[in-house]
Amino acid sequence: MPRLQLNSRTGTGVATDFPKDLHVALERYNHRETEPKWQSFWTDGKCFEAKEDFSRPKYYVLEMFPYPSGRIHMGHVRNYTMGDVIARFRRACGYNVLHPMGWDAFGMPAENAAIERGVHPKGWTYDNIATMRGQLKSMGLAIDWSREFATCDPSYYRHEQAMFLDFITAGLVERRVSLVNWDPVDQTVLANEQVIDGKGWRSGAAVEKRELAQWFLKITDYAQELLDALTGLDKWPDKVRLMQKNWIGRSEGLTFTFELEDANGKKLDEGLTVYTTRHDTIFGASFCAVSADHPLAKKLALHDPLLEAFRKDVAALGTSEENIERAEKKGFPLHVFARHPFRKDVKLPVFAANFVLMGYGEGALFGCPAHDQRDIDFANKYHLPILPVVAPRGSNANTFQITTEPYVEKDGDNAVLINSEFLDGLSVSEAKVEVARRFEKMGIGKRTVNFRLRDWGVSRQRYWGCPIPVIHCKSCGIVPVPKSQLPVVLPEDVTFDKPGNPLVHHPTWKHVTCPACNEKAERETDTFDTFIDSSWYYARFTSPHDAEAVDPVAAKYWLPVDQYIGGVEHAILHLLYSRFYARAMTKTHHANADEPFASLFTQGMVIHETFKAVNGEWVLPSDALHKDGAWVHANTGEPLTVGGVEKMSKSKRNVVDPDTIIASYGADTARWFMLSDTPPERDIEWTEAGAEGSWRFTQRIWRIVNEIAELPKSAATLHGNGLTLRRLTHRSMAAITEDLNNLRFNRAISRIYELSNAIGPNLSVVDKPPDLSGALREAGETLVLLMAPMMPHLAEECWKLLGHTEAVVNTPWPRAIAELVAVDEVTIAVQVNGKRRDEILLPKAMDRGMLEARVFELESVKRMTEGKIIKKIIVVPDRIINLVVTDQ
RNA sequence: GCCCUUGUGGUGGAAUGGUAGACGCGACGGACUCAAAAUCCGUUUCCGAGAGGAGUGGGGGUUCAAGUCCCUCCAAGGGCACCA
Repeated sequence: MPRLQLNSRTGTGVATDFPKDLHVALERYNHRETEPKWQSFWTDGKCFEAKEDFSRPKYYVLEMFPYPSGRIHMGHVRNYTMGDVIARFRRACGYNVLHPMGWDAFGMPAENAAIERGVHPKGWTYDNIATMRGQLKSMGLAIDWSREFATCDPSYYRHEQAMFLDFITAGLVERRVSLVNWDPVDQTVLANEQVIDGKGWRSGAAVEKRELAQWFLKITDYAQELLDALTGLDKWPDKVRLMQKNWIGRSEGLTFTFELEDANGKKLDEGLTVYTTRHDTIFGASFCAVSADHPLAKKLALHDPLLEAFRKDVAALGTSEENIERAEKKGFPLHVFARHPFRKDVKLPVFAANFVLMGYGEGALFGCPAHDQRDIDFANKYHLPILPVVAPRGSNANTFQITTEPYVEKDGDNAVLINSEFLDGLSVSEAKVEVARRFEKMGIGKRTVNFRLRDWGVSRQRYWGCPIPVIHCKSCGIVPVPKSQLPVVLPEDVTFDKPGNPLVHHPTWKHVTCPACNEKAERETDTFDTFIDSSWYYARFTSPHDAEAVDPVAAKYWLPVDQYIGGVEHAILHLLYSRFYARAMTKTHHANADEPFASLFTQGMVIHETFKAVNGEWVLPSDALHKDGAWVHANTGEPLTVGGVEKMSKSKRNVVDPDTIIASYGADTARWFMLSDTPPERDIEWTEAGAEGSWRFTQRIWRIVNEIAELPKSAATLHGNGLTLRRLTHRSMAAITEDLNNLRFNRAISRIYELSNAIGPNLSVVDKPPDLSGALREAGETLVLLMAPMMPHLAEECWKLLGHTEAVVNTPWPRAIAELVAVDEVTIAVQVNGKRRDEILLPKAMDRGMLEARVFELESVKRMTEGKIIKKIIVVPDRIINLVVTDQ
């Protein structure tokens, strides 16, 4: 028998051909012939094309659609395999399944490729799509390809533009000036992630802060609703819900206004409004601080060059650099003072400070150093008093002191107010209520809620994105492009030889006439954030060819997505934007499902060993060779060091190419490996040994099915030979159904191993009685159907071999016979004082008295209880009996 | 700094508060073979010859019974990060 050479490490990764003179066809399963054959069968039969059918329950399963970066990677293989198993399983269970695929096709990598390689973003993108589509098809996915689209298709983004216009009408959009990271060399806005050490990632130029008018979607209008609705998303991971909750960041506090006076004690016209969540500590206040961008600081800076210099300093520090530097608290005295609302003699100096954010609350705060880390740092630097006003219950108010570490006990009953006049003795929460009550009565403050969530800035100064459909007119201002003129199509004749957005440099594109006054005007040259594209694609899939963005009938039938699968890296942005978008689409009557994804699953990453050469360069796993217990380079033979097991990434070169794997092992093997052993939410390590193990299992199934196919056909019975096998067969059906319903693929697979392990010994029985043959055939057929969602090609081939004319894809999911799932004998563990001492096989649901009698006959029990007193006997029916004994 | 998650054999991992280690990988032994590969049959938590004992990151607790619940500490991973 020729050996199949399976070594992708040597770089060939190709199976040797099967000699034709041997009868290997029956012995070896040949995925390279079988897989394309069944893929054509499914395609030709339009097996996975979905249609609305109101008489059947629907199931919409969706994996996060890929960015067409070039080639698929193992992370895609894992993601789409999981979705595919669900799609095939639900389909077999009788659901009308929608399982579409598309491309998140706008974005910067296409422009980078254009700049670096001189290719056009469009050509680059569609070429990648063609490659990746082919790769996905080689995986044998049960996808309705008739619904495919790319977000860079004008037929997609025209609806995005129309919807944006509707959003404007509905008051969901705002245009305002905001600060951005500006790269003066590339003349473009940079995302925070693209600013490294204060410099542009590509140009290396010092990044500036620049004020730019931009479009915002008013997601903050929905902050409370998005927060509240998280509770209802009980099929989402708690982790993701918590991340969104923290991101939205609701806080309840108090907004109130200090009276201000100048250095001479003269009251100023305006006051200083601050936001706080610790109004209980008002008697511990020792200063106020405002943001460098606060109107008060701006106004005073007009006559104070030093203050203006300080403001510039703070602005230059930017946002991203601070994290690295752990920027020191810095303040600049404004020489104005805030009058304490309850103590007329106390005057708090007001500073402009670098740690106060203009975007949160009122951009101003009062500092209570004794009970806040940041405030105490600031107070110690500028020699401000530290007045403790909260202390652990029972401590001495006169001697309780704080110097460098704040006391931050917030809630609960173990902290009390001290040194705070009418608040003394109250708990923190009681004091908050009292202070709020007094401020409201005095008319200087009120309870307010603040959110951390900011509005969503969607303008990007980029070419490869959806054009924002507005026109800027000198006399009419901002004029929406009339819907009849949509789509605003991206021009293709652009160049990337100049820095900045090619749309700005384009000779004609932006020059238009104003739709309102017919005078000369200019198009908006900004494009949308690509997160907009991915915020509604799931809805477009329900009616991808409709003349409107979403066909209401289709949307009503298919939405929401029943199962959404993707990486946890999208836990916040994409998933929060989509939730907002769903609401915005409801408001503008484009759809009516407020929550887009009923159930969410976040799968783990694919990780792999890393290899490093002597010169420090990373080495591809396919170039690493295990030789005499050490790793060497396959070509040069030089020794390699094995690094950590990390996420597959191009930079570490620890990638395995799906094409190579599918060519050498087959799609079914790759799919099987991705689902085996590791729970889907955890990171899975790709190993050669594991892949070979999965491959061997495909061969084992093939052998088993071949043998079963040759057995004489006879009925399985409820008695006699093969009953044990039948019980396992039916229990496997029940358990695997449950596992797949709960996405516990690794558990389902272990049960398939168990079933196949049980078939083996029965097959080697010589002169099988007819009822055993019947049980074996049933077990084999069940095995094939149960594994079909994971290994669809092998399943079809086996099913045919077993004599079926209807394909597995059109065969219903097997249903367990209750009588065979039920157990009639149970093994009961016998414990003495909670320790297992023996076990006993008994009929199910045995009477307690009889059970005890049988247990006391056991030698082990006699030995352990001899001369002791039985205090208590605990019986858990059909599971355990525990004898509690003592010496006395 | 704050918040969250996870710690189980050589390894990936099973286990509604009820027999810890299912199933896979690896390893070891055997069968088949001139031999190897493939395949099949065993063994594989640790200590102990055995009876037996110990054991789910460490320590404590609740319970007849704890991998599972509670407290605490340690380690790894993740999220947020001047949010007043």
